[in-house]
Amino acid sequence: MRAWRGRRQRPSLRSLYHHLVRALGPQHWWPAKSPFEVMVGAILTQNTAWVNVERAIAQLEAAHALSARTLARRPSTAIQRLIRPSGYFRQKAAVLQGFSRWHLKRYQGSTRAMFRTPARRLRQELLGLKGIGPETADSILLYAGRRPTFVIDAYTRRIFQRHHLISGREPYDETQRFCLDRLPRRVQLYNEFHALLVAVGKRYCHRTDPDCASCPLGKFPHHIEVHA
DNA sequence: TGCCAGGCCGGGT
DNA sequence: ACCCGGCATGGC
Repeated sequence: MRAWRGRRQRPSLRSLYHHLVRALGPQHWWPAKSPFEVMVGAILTQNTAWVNVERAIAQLEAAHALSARTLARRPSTAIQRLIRPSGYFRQKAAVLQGFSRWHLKRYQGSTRAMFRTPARRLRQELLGLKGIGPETADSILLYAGRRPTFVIDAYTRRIFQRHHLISGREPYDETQRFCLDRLPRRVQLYNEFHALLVAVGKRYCHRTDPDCASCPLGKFPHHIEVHA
């Protein structure tokens, strides 16, 4: 019988993960046919609903523009037209082309070669590109390159905050460090955890529903009493 | 209808 | 080091 039995406890990161697994099951991320498509999706999904990104990617594919070569060569207005449904289409067209040209020049268009470089350095290179910030860079590293990094997004912050794990005002790298320090270093775990946070977030953890009324993890403030 | 979505940048304090 | 406005489409 532990001393804190019956007291309301803050969940551990692991127990939160296991709750999510039980509530939602495997997420099978990232839905894409190739690592390059993952990277394109990571750029297009910035602050955008995934359903809109799917349309944009489908149109790129139909136009045979889902490769670094074509993206780099086609006129930007053509790219803009194809990715229009994913929003911010002028900016994102420029980002896709900047990324594609870098990918061709720096790695000869080889994803293998790209992910052969050490993750730390590759992350810095990605962050140097216009339109690629920490979340996009980490999504690329984790979901396209299978490197062990943790992706932090708005849902992650909001859910962790509502479970009293963080204040929510920490900078990106600090929130990421919080996760990495508390979880075993496993790509599959990081993959699944982030996917689960997004899945539960988009269903139950909206900005406008601070009570998380129907969340399977319980209402806010949460009181998960399982200690894994 | 207004609010939100798997962010990021540039300028201002 | 923060804080903010801008970017844009489609779903509910």
